[in-house]
Amino acid sequence: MPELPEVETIRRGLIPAMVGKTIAAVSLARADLRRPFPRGFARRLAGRTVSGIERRAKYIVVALDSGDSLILHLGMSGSFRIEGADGRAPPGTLHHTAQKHDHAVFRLTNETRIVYNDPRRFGLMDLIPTAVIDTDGPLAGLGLEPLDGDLSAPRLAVLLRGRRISIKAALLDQRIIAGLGNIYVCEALWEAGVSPFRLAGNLVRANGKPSAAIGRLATAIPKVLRSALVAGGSSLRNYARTDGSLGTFQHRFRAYGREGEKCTRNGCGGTITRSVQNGRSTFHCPRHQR
DNA sequence: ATTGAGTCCTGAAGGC
DNA sequence: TGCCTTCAGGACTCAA
Repeated sequence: MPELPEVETIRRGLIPAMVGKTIAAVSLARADLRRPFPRGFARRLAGRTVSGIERRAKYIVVALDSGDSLILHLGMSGSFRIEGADGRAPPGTLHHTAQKHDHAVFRLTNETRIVYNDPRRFGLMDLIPTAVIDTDGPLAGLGLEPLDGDLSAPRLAVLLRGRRISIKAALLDQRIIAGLGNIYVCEALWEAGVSPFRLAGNLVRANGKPSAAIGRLATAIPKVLRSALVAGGSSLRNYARTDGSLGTFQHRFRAYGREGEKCTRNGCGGTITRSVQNGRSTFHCPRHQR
């Protein structure tokens, strides 16, 4: 399931195929994903040249020469595949190699096809004027970007102070920190040695200063994300890079999916447990995560 | 206002 | 083998 490292990996895969290229036509196989495609979606994209591809949290932002930005979210099961540019798939009709759950095809003027596939349809596409993407649309209200270098302990303390939710729920809240999902929250809490059940606000001292636990989290979150990014993300179920290859970080999980296994922290000796928190699986080591 | 529960969706996995 | 149930979870809506 694409979280920040997976989305960033996909963004990097799309750049060489799309930046500087012109969209010839867009074909939709249905009217909606999680939400309807915006009005005039295909018409507003046709003939436009891609000027750049950025990322915000789990969103991919494709800037166009029209002044609009195409906002892409992969949900749980979304993926892109690139066809045609290198001759692997012959150019031709839009759906030449159509697969089940292909919902949108972006055909470029060089006959490359960027195909969006999403079995669960939790994904999202929107078209927003680039000038207002931070205040209108899906990106409005997103919290701290965890790899921008702004994730310091004092900053985290400000964000968590007074919160009566668990630290697990707080780290999953995209309005606080944007880009983490269930996997990397579990991993970051394991790395930091913090129990997912502690109240977020209780990690902040009465004077507003960060506790040692917040300090460790501020270090662990970017560390875990960068490690995953280097590995090309984690491949579980539907995640694949744009070239179809798989990331490998799932082999380095320390907590997620390891219920009943020995904790691999040096000298810990605990056992990873699975519990349900806010309707989601939480994996942690009760021995060293306190 | 803040927080938590329910909802959407399909495919994989497990039970019998 | 095959049918059935359960689970996965990002972001949204709704209610307490």
